[in-house]
Amino acid sequence: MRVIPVTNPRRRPRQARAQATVDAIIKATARVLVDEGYDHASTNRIAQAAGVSIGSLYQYFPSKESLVSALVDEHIHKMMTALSRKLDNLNQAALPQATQMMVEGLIDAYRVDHRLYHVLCEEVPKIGSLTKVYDFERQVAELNRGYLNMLRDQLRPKDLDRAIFILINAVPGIIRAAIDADPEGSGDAALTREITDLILRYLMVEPPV
Amino acid sequence: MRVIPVTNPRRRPRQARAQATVDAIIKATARVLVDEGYDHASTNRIAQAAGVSIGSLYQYFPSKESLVSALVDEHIHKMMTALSRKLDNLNQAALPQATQMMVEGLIDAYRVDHRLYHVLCEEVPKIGSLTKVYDFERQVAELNRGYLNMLRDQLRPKDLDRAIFILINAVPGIIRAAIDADPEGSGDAALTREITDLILRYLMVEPPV
Amino acid sequence: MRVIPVTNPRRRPRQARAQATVDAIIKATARVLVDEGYDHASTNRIAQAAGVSIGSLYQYFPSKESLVSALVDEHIHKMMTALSRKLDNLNQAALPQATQMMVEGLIDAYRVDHRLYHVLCEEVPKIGSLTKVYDFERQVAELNRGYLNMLRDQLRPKDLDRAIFILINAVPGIIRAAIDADPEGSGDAALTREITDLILRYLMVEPPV
Amino acid sequence: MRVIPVTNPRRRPRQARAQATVDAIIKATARVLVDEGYDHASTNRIAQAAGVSIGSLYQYFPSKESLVSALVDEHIHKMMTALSRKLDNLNQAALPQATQMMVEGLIDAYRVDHRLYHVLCEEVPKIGSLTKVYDFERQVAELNRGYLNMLRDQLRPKDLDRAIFILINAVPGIIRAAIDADPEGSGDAALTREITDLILRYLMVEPPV
DNA sequence: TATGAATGAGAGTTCATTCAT
DNA sequence: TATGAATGAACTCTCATTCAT
Repeated sequence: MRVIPVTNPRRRPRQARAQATVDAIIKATARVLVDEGYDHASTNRIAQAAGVSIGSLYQYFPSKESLVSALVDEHIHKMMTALSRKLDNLNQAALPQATQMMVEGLIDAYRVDHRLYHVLCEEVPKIGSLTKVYDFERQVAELNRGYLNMLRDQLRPKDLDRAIFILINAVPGIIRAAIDADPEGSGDAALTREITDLILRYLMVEPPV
Repeated sequence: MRVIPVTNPRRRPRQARAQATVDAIIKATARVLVDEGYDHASTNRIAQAAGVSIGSLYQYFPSKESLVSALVDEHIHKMMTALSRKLDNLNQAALPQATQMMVEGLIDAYRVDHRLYHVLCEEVPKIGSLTKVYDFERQVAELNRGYLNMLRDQLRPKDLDRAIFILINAVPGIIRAAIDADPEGSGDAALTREITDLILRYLMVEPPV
Repeated sequence: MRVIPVTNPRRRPRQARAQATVDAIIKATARVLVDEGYDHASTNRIAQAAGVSIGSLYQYFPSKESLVSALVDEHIHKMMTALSRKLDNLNQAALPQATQMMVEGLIDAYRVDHRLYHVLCEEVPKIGSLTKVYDFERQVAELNRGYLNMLRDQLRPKDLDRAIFILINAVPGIIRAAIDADPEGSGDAALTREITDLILRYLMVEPPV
Repeated sequence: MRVIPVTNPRRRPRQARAQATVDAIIKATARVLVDEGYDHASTNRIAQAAGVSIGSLYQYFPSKESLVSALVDEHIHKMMTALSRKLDNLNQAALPQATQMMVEGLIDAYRVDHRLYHVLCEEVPKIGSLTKVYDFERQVAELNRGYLNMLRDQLRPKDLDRAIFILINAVPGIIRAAIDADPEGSGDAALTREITDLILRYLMVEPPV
């Protein structure tokens, strides 16, 4: 599974102290975003929350956009990691099992710091480099294309790309709404079953009961 | 079909001229939002585009939020109207036909000034009263609940609320992505078929071929 | 004599109050520049000195450069006015008299708020539109070209353009240094004589004693 | 010919390596000034261009002003050197020859890295120690005073100081403008002739034809 | 009622300089 | 001695909002 680069900082920190600063800044960005919302997340506020001077922030991030962009990168990276953990032996699994693994993985992924993800999706204007909040879905689509292509003869839909398009745009909305409605995740098992059902009934001629 | 109130303006315009001013301001807001993006849509810029003084703008809208909020109301109203046009005799239709009508209606709805809707969803921070950009989906859910409740015995899913939750959060993502990818709508027939398939296979024990 | 436009403000003030604000801002700019130097002349400091909010400043001047640029325009305009006052009947005068009139006019011109002009020349970086601090000399060159062209046959130098180039670049340095050395102007008569001598001996085959 | 001291660095470099560092920094300052302009010439940028850490820069120059000041010193020193090369046997030369030597020497001097000199004159605010950009002219004035004093009886102007004042403030403006207009120097011979003419006609009762 | 001049808090960002390593 | 991470005051500029006319 491909994994995306973490940041494009203005200057690559050479000392451990510098790396700690960069980390502190990104963590503070996440914290401020979640606790106070995007409109209160001024660069000065973030620097303060990071316990760092505003100058240091701009030493590592040439603009506010680049800072949030780095945070997005990091978050997507974490989401991919969470997803991956559920995808061991994906290629060896049959469609029903593979689908369930994928759904569980996606739920795990969207649960990673979901309050941050919510702010990233709902409050941060998707402009410029920040459009890449949706890169996770793009990567997941590729992942699925690879797997489903192997099984294409078993699939009911003849147009694989269209099927993937349908599913990749259907599932995230469900999961994100479910997480918002049930932050603790007590209903995740049922949720998994339901989404798996939706997918298999769409993909297979004779879905399992 | 219930339809939400349009705005909560500071003064309820009594004269036609005042109503014209309000309209001009809201239209200008939409125009500026689409043409220049939310971050360039200052209230002064909007007033200018509306051919109205900034003072007049604030006479009718006590804050920028209330202005955008009114625009959202109006847009959702238009979406509901577009949807309704496809729902004649909904209650008399069987599930497959009703589903297709609903999907066609939804596509029409999301196609209403979709560039504006895109900005509203992607750039405007969903804070305060602006969270209601999603009211359209809520209203559609209610609409479906009413219809599906009549047919509950024919439906495969035993938990109707859950089924509605799944679908109402699955379908908009598909349609919006499809519109972004195909603004002219040449693929709408196929899109309708595919989404209808997805829904019916999920809802029915024996979906039509 | 041509006279240059005064400013290129962002928005043309329609009310007397607005014009008063613009005037106050430009005057304050001059004041701060002279009293505190260019490096202390922040836009906030200038707004404060003008008794105006920083927002008002930017309502009329889209950038700091445009503000200083407007001040430069105004100053050059005043210099041209001062010069013009000494140039009545220039075209009817013989070369010696005309030269003396011109030198006197130039001294008057460079004496107009010469402390401001000093700051404009010595402290303000001549970048972008601010290179036009030297427009005064350009305009004076044109003025002289017109007059000297009439007399070209009487002149010793055969290349008129070159002669003007020499003089227009020689005289301002002398006058500006003289004003710096003698701000009160007690030596202006002698200065006039000396510069006139320099010019006439350069221009004429047989200069007057 | 007197020549002014080069810098007043915080520590007098004892080792060759240190001197090399100082040189690298000053050269980098010149380079950045010319290539990117004074307003982009931050100390960090200069240190980077010099291949030296910002800490090292401040080890040798206690402030940005002292750094630019050192550069000015060096530049004026080079100008004086260039001038001197044309002044061999100055004291043995008659006025016309001496004048021509001087003019040629001045043109050479102002041609020394004239793009740097331009930036130094036009963009660097002449504040504090940086007013000494004009020290070159002061030194040249002294030089001329010495020579002309020997010939004072032959000179037309009775007030020698005044004559020197006139010329020393007239000539640099001409030469600098000429260099800006003709960076390659193809017209330098004519320029020399013209300025020499201007000077001799001013200084002598019967200038040579 | 309509205008638009005026406000000013606060935004993002820079850069000369310091100091721990 | 050399490094470069860190500092933070100060900068230019924006924009939602107010209010005198």
